[in-house]
Amino acid sequence: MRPVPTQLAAKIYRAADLLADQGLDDTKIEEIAEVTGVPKATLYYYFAGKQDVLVFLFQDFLSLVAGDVAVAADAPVSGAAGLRAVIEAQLRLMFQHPAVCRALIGDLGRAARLPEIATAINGAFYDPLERLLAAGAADGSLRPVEDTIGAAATIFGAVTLAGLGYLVTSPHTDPDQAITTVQTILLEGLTGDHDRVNP
Amino acid sequence: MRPVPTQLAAKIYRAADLLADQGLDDTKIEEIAEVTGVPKATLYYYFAGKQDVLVFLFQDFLSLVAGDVAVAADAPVSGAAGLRAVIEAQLRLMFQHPAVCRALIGDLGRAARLPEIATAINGAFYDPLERLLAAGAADGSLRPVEDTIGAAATIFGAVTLAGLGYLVTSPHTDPDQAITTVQTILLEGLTGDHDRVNP
DNA sequence: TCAGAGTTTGTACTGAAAGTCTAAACCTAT
DNA sequence: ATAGGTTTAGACTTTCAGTACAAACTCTGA
Repeated sequence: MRPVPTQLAAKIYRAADLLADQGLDDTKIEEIAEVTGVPKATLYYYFAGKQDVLVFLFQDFLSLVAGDVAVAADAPVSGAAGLRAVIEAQLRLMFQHPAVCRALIGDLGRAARLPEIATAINGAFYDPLERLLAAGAADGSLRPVEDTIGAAATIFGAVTLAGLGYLVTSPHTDPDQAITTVQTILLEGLTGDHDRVNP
Repeated sequence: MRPVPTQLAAKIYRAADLLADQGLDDTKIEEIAEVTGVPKATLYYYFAGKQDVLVFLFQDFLSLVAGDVAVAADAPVSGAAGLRAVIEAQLRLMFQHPAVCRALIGDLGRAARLPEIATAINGAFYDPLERLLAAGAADGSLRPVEDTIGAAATIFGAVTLAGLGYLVTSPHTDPDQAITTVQTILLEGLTGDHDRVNP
């Protein structure tokens, strides 16, 4: 993949909805050329192939996520507060970039098979989560978990598929409501404070 | 798709590992014919195409899940206990059928785009989860949630991607440990009882 | 202004693989 | 035994990803 000029990048984003709706394999490279306005020959000048177009979109989005998540995770607050902030950051970005995000999750299997993307997902999500779990256990704000990897996967799955659910079934949901739902379940649990409500 | 005879079904399962490792698009129908021992012409006699083979595997697995989950969800216990049982049932089935399950999640995007599969996932997971959340709120064992759909997606995502994580990164994990991790996070939350541990 | 390097694009081509078609062989039950 | 479904080989068509290449265009530095 050659370095992608800004103007071209902007055009490539026009393919995100198409890719999200159809998936990569059901999308012809000619269709991508058509909706983006970038001729096929030009696409092949910059990208190694159809899949490389998707990789570009993913990397772009994941670098955003990595940035926001890192800020949230490394703020000088308790582990629990950091975890809340990470959940919020990820969900807000999902609501801001619904198409790329749907495409990413739609081809999650393929993404996981691409080393560049797998690494980017680890860096953007898993590593910060594991750090936060350790920090929270140390400062007493989070329950200590032995199985950090399993816990990180659980959190990632909860946030990601919840976000996806909102994006595909009710894209106009208030992000704040989504954030509250996921934060409450993951932090306080589903059995949490029912006594207060139902004494 | 014609009704698939038992003996043929058994052979088709031999393709699950291949499909899980490579994804559907990187798997040639000739490869499927080779590993299953079923000639290409026969595959096309029973299935409408490559994708239909995957649909068959998914439907078969999801009907197992639907069965076990329904039993767990409809047992005469509290909503919270039912929720624990559903989480356990899903994770146990995932550990029992790792290949189909990896294939399913690897092509989750495609699966979600196939109406038959989307319906099957709703029936197997979402509907029972929503019933349980309502039951738990009624019997006081679960926190009442307004956003049931969001909550169900959160639970589904947590269980599914946690399970996937175990299957791909450490397939020999003790299922009991995986179950405990996910149940604890979802039911008691990550801030749960740290006071007991860290008074 | 020119030369050269890099970029952009149209068009034609190649090759791989999905899926179709057909006819022959083969069960299996009445 | 024969009719109706099943199984299979193999040849064929079609669709697309990806390649090749040449012409045109843009920009930069001398």
